[in-house]
Amino acid sequence: MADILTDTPETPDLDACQSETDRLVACAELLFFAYRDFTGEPDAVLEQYGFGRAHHRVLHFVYRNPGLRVARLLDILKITKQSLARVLKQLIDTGFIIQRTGPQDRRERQLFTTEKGSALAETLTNLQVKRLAQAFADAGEGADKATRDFLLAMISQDQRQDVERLTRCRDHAKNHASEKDMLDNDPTSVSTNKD
Amino acid sequence: MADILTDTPETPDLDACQSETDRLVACAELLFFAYRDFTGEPDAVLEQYGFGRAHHRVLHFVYRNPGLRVARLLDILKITKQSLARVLKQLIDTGFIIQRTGPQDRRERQLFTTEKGSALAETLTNLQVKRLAQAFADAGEGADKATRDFLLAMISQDQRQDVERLTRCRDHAKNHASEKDMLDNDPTSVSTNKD
DNA sequence: CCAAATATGTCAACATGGCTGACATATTGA
DNA sequence: TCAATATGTCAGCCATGTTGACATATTTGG
Repeated sequence: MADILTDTPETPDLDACQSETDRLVACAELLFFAYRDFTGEPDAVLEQYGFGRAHHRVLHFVYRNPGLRVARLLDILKITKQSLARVLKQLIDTGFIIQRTGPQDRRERQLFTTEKGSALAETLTNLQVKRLAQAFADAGEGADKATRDFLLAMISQDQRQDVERLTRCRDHAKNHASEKDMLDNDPTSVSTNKD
Repeated sequence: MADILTDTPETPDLDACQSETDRLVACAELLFFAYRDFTGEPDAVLEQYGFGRAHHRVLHFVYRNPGLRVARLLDILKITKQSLARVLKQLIDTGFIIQRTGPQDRRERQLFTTEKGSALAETLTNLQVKRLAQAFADAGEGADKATRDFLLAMISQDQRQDVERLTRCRDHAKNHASEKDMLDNDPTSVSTNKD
């Protein structure tokens, strides 16, 4: 093992008991624990709505990207149509997300969060943003920039650009479907659901 | 929303198009994508053995903490006994992990990776360590320290110390059950399985 | 020494959220 | 008008989390 990164002879004082590889293994473990706690609080809230983490992802990306199409959502989440359909249907049936026929191409379904959906999305995001802000504060000066660079670099090369585009400069604020929008484009005319 | 962290008026040039909250939301998303790719390569290898990510976790922590007891493993993974039993049994039945009766307390089962188990654990760890090393290289000077601090800070306060103890200064190297060990303490005398 | 506590194993049953493959519908565009 | 496209839907499988109950071996304390 340890042949990808031979232990540096000049092991620094900090973490003197660990080799370079050991530090990276520790990082892998930290990532596991950190991610678990990162998702823990939202999961607890979602449970009260009968939702799971999959619902969170859908709700989040729709909220942050109003008008998102189903095909794009599949591409972002990299799950199958069936996996998405299950949770998306629940979010639509319970009034957290609405869909409208695409104004140009009527085959398309544009997804939007309702007021209720936006509120939940923000509640969940707040939990994670607070935790991130606190963690960066604890980690000290410059940790946020370094961490963002690190996280981006952890993403497979062929998707980095796509993710970067997705995560930057979006029209995120207060974008839930309003009453007047619903008049313009009745979502019931689109739905194939009978209930 | 955005009331937890009001947007700083002095938004720096870097990422000038994003508010502070937006940058944190971007971090949340990056964490999702990064974690997915972080687990992607090991998952693909595990599939060839008929294993999943749950097996990886068990194998990993047993490999890195030879002699680990079941109760401790439950505490680390924070899953139920049944969830662990399912994957652990498979790992034992297929010869990746063995268990021995505790030398002091014979109720205990100490877990060890076999040579085969150690090899797989290292293969999987190598994939993740390589990715981490490359990401830190890409992210530039000091990213590793900052990221480790960040990840630790992301872990819930009440578990941080425990995790820190777990991830530092372990007797990790080449610790698989050897032939002579098996003579000292026959694992078959412990098993309640008939097959 | 026996009884309670402990460590582990095991069972049935259930939920979530991945997956496949097939097929239906509406709509667009050549 | 017909092929391609975007979406919806169905049946069923798998992995991995959950609960609660119960069995067994072993240790330990009164």
